[in-house]
Amino acid sequence: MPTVTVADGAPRGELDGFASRVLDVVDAIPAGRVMSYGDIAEYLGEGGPRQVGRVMALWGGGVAWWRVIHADGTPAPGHERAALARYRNEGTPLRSAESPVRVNMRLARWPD
DNA sequence: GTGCTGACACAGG
DNA sequence: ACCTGTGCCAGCA
Repeated sequence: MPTVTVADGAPRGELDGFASRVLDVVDAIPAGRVMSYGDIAEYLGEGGPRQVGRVMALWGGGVAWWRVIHADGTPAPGHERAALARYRNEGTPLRSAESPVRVNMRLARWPD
């Protein structure tokens, strides 16, 4: 069988290697710190910000999704409220607690 | 194969 | 702060 193609679909309940690695990294982010989608892709040395975003959209529910945000510090679309609650809870440095909620990337970005 | 879409990033306006 | 266009990488009709 030429060209593998990961047996069409593939999603089922299992995550492919990339997704698994993305979730691993997210799991390693300490409380009160964050990483941007692009940071994770770069840290992994594979895929891109959009791929990381897709992984989070599909399987991010099982990890600390609120620690993965946009490069400008704004949290994932549709989850700003929940994210803000988490930030207050774990002391994540904020630049703005009002909408648009923004994490202070200079202080919260991880690793560093 | 072709084209649209998306939890992105970045530069402009 | 918001919107637009361009670049980027995959998934899906």
